[in-house]
Amino acid sequence: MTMVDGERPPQQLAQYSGFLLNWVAARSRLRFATALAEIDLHPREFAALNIVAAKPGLTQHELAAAAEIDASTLVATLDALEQHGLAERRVMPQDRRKRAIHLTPAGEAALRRGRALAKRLGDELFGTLSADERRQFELLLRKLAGVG
Amino acid sequence: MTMVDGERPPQQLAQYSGFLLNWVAARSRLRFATALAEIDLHPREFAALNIVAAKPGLTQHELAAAAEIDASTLVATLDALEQHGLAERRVMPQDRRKRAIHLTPAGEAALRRGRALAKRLGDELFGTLSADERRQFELLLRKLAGVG
DNA sequence: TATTGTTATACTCTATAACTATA
DNA sequence: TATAGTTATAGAGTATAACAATA
Repeated sequence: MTMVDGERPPQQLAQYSGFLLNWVAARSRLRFATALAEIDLHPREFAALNIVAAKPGLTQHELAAAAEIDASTLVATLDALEQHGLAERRVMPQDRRKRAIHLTPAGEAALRRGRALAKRLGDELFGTLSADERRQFELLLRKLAGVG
Repeated sequence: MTMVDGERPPQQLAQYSGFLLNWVAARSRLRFATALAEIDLHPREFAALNIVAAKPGLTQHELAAAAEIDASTLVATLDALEQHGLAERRVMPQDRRKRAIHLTPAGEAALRRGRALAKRLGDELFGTLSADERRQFELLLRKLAGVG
């Protein structure tokens, strides 16, 4: 039994908005991870692909900071991406301690597949809301996150 | 560096509503856990207190099911609650394998403190929203969770 | 000396399976 | 045999600290 297997949140805890927020988030995270696994991608790898695509040539420290994870945590993620031929570490000639991270064409294709999946899962997540309600929810979510 | 230390979510990932949902949820969870720790309570303990208060005398299996956690996971939570004098296991005479879980007066007091904290943290979480927006967000959250 | 990336390690969380005591 | 609770254990996830290479 996993914590997010339930179809409905525990009744006595659902009164807490913070709990409900975490319950809905955990369920959506699990579903997304499950869907990503079908295309051999881990959520961390998908996150890294997104950031590297936006800023090719980042160093590992810069990538870790952009992803808000520890640099040591990033190592295994990049190992996996390289093993699957989705990204490359390139030693920088001007400072041979640093490695610039780039996507391969296969990495860009994987990113596109992941994005299509994210769109599909987003539609599923918000399936019970009207288009208006979804826009409203996403707007408020951005306010809560201090974004845009 | 923790995953949720950032003041703002990673820019390249904030476009995904699912990511944003998880980011906001993780931040609120961390803050709540930190606040609860100041009154010597763990989020799992607070969850158990809530359910037992609503349904005194539940068996451990029933409590685990109500909390949507595994029965084995519950053991340590109840151990901690008992050690702090907040809850009791009472062997049931009609079936000595079962233990009925009850709160102590101290447990009810701890629950009240936790609830006050949850209210305060909820107000902080939604501090950037108007009262109307907060109601709207909570309504949509319940729709997403399939509640009420 | 300081920094980059890496490795080793430890800690938290939680599930699975084996165990015990009762039924 | 089956069930309630417990214990042992294993896996995922992620941070901290020590390390090697380079500056």
